[in-house]
Amino acid sequence: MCSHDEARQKRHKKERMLEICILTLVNHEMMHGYRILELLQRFGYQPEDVDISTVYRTLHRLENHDRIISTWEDSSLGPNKRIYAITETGRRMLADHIEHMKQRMQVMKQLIDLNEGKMRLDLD
Amino acid sequence: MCSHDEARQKRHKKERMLEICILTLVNHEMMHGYRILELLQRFGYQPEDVDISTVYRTLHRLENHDRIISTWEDSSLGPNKRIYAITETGRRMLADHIEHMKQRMQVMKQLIDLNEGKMRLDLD
DNA sequence: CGTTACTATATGCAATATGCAGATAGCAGG
DNA sequence: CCTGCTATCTGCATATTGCATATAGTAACG
Repeated sequence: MCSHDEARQKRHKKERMLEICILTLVNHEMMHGYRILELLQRFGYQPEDVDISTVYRTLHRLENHDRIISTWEDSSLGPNKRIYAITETGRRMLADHIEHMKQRMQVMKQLIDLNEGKMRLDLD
Repeated sequence: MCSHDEARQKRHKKERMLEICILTLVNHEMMHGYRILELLQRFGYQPEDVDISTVYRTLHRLENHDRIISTWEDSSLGPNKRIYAITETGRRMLADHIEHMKQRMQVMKQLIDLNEGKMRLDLD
């Protein structure tokens, strides 16, 4: 538990774009995995970029960490759906991710400028 | 080989911030792994964020894919150093990464704006 | 009724990535 | 001799991911 969560803290720092996109969607409104997969295209995830299994497993992981919760929705047409909603913890995590993403963008801008010669790198 | 490289292509799309930082540094001037580790702090990587083994293994991977090449430098004081230099392939890869990073920044900006209420998400 | 297709969720397996710990080794200072 | 810093590398356990596959409901076609 403890070491598990500590590890999570570290990894939290490393990108986690898919989690951020999923949390953003679920924060906007409750929805199920298959719909999330479709909507991920809004964030540049083409079907060949993410496997559906990755989406489902990310959802399970987020639920295990209480970032989201699910309920089953009986469907009269087609199979039933597991509907996800964001939790208070999830909202906080999302906010953290967004803050961290801003810092990452600073670094990315720095890297772009360096590589385009708009900035110098002095090593001392 | 083939499936290996195809897989690489996919993963290429997924962040690879550490590779970009390392290639940027090695593109600037030849240097060894331990120095790279220190200089990574310029890109926000604090010592607790990256393990030295990850740096060395990333360097090995990059060399296996001909993005960089290494030579041993005899050191009169302290242990010898493996000095890395970027290759033409590596420079092209770096340029690709930078281009892709620009696109990712667009998405990140979109996510930030969405989460700060500066933008709406209409799902249809 | 059998087949195909689309929606929807889930798992097994293999490959890859990563942190942690430790091995090896040179050099310097006490 | 021991400690500490520099420098590179490997073993192990765990995490993540893509691919393939299983399961299952509905609908359309012949």
